[in-house]
Amino acid sequence: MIDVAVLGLLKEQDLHGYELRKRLGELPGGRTAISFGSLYPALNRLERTGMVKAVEASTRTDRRVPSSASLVGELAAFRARHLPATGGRSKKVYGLTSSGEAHLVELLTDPQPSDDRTFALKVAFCRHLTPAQRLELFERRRAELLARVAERRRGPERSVDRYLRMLRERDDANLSTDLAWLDRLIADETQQMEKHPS
Amino acid sequence: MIDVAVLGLLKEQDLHGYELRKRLGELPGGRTAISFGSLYPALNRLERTGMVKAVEASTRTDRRVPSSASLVGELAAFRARHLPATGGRSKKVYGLTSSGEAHLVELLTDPQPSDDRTFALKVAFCRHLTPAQRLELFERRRAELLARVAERRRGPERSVDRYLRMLRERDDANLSTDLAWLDRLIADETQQMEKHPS
DNA sequence: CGGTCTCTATATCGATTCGATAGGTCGACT
DNA sequence: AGTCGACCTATCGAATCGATATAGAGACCG
Repeated sequence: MIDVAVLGLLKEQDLHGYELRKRLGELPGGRTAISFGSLYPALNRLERTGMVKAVEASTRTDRRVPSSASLVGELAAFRARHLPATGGRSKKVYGLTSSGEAHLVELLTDPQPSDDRTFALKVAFCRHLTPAQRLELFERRRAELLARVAERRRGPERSVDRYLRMLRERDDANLSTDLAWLDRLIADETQQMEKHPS
Repeated sequence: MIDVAVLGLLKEQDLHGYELRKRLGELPGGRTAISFGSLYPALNRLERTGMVKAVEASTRTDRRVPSSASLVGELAAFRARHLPATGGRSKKVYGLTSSGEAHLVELLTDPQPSDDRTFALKVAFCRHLTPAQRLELFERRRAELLARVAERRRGPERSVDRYLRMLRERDDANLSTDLAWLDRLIADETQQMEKHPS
C-alpha cells in the first residue's frame, strides 16, 4: 500500500508531491518508486479521509543538510532557504495529522501478511514502533517465509526443464538470504531489548 | 505482463482459465500467481486480438502424466480422461493461434528492460527461444543489474537509521546472489553453444 | 436422507496502480 | 534566441487486484 510510504515520509517532515516521490525512489527496499498517477490520487484520498492536510507553503520547506549533494542541488537548496516560493508551479505541501499518525502505526502493526514491497516499506519506517512491535513484525515475516519454504518442499516435482530448475534454485537462494537477514534483525532487536528493558 | 504467462502456458497445451491460473501459481519465480480478475479480462483481450482462440472442449483436455499426484488429483485426471464435460461449470478451453505463437517470441525477445516478475516469466519459457536469443536475454538482464549496483554506489549516504542500513544490506545481498546466478546461466548457455555449434 | 464442505469453474465490480502524457515555471547551456 | 532539463501538479486509459456472485459435482458426516 502506498499509504504506508506517504504517511511514513510525512511523519518526519512536511513535503509536497514531487519531493515525496523522489524520496520514495531513494529509499532502499528495491523498486520502491511509484508513479505520479498513483501518488496524487492517493494524496487526495488521504486528505479526504483526514490523514493528511495541506499546510501553508512554508518558507524553509527543505531542512535537509546538503552534505555532499551536487552543485545544482546545493544551489537549489540555497535558493529554497533564501528565496521562498521560487521555482516551478506553486507547491502544495502536505503534513501529517494526528489521525494520520495513528493510522501509520495501525498499518505498520497490521498482522495480515504483507507482500515483499510492503514489508520493505514497513521496515523502512519501523523506527516509529516500539521494540516489541518491531519484533512481532519481524517474527511474522519469518513465519511467512518459513511457510513458503515448506510449501515449496511439498511439491518439488523435479522439473524436466533446465530453466525451471534454475528458477527454483534462485528462489531457494533468495529465500535463504532473506531468512538469514531476518534472523540477524531479530537477534539484534532481542539484544537491544535485553540491554534496555522497559 | 500477463500475456507472457498465458501464451507461454498455452504454447505447450490447450487449457481453460482455472487450470491456467493453477499452473501459473505452481511455476517458480516467486509470487507468479495472478487473480481471476486479471486472467479472464486478459483472455478476452487475447481472444479479441487473435492471439488465442477457444477450442472445442475436447475429450482428453488433460495430458499430464499423473506421476506422483494426490489421490484426488488422480481421480480427477481419470474422470477427465473418461467422462468428458463433468465437474464444475462448462469449460472454455483456449488454444494458441499461430499469431499468438509469434507474439510470444516477440514478448520473450523484447529488448526493453523487464521488471523482476516479468524476467522470471521470460526465463520460465525461454526454452522456446534459440540459444543465441537466450544469451541475449540473460546478458541484458545482467547489464541491468550491474546498472542498479552502480546507481546504488553513487548514493551511499550512510543512513543514520539502523533499519534503512539493514534494508540496503539486504538489497546488496540479493543483488549479488542474482548476479552470480545469472553468471551461471550465461556460462552454461555459452558452453552449450560451443558443444553444439549451429 | 439432508446438510454442508471443498474443489472445480467462469465472470464481474470497484478500487488501486501504472505508464504516458499534458500542462506550466524557471535557470542553464549553446 | 532557442531549447534543454529540473521542477511541479495533474489526469486519462488500461492493467491488475481482491472480493464476491454463481453454480455443478463429489465427499464427509450424522
